[in-house]
Amino acid sequence: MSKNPAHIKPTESELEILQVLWDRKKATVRDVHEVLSATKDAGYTTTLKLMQIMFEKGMVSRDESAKSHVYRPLLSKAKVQQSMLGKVMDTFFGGSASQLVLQALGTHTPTRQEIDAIRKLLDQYE
Amino acid sequence: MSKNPAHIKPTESELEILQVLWDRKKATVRDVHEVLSATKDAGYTTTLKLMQIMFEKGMVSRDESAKSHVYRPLLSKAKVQQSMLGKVMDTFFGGSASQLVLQALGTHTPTRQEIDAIRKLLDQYE
DNA sequence: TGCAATATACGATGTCCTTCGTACAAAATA
DNA sequence: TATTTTGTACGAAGGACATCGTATATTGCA
Repeated sequence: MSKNPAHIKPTESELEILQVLWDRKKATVRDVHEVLSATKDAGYTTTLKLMQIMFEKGMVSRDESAKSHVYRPLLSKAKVQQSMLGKVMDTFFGGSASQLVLQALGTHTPTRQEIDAIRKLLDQYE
Repeated sequence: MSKNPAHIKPTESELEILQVLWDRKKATVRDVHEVLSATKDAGYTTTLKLMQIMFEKGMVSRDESAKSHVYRPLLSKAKVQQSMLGKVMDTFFGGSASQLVLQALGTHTPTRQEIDAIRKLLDQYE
């Protein structure tokens, strides 16, 4: 019961780190830090500490065989995606997916291809 | 420029209170507290304090003419909705609305009517 | 009028998150 | 080999949040 998607709630910083791990499958603290440095301005030990905490929380795994530990995500991107989207959906759209979809499409015009993709999906539901 | 939707980020508790204010247009602390009590378990002064802070932050207005102050939301639900959805979209779907839509529809089957509504919207984009 | 109920104000506390400094171990290199 | 670089561990500080207790003012009513 502890891994219920509804309860997954990485913090802002944890999310940034997870994004890197999801992209690369695995990464050292330095790897992650270098990526984050491009956008963000934080010290190396900050990233280190955050990843250590994430390890304690069980959000990532860690291979300690080499001097530089290698981290891997234990939360799938899909699960977190679903969880976050579900939260927004419940909080703001009364749990209605279509309400959310309408708002999303309303403020962000889809391309021709995207329209087709969505249509195709809708067809499956008939 | 300070009201840029991208920067609107009410906390969890503030969001709960805003929901009530959006529903009722206006409400006293007691009103809000009674609604929240149904789901949540917090003291009256907690709700009071939160609403006072929201007032200081400029998220709500306050009519102090009566003993019980009457609060009104200063953030529109639509704006916050848009902001939150945009954030999830950027963070998890690379800013692509259709990716988000596909995921939303994928995990939550829409009804016949909802499908029609979405189709109608898509038609407008052609 | 005097008391109970109902309000607001506000300080204090505990937790979580982020950040950093420092200590120390290991590896690379001059 | 001695020094520099690179890494982990960890404690501490600061800020944001949520929570509550208590002080104080106001209202309504017995």
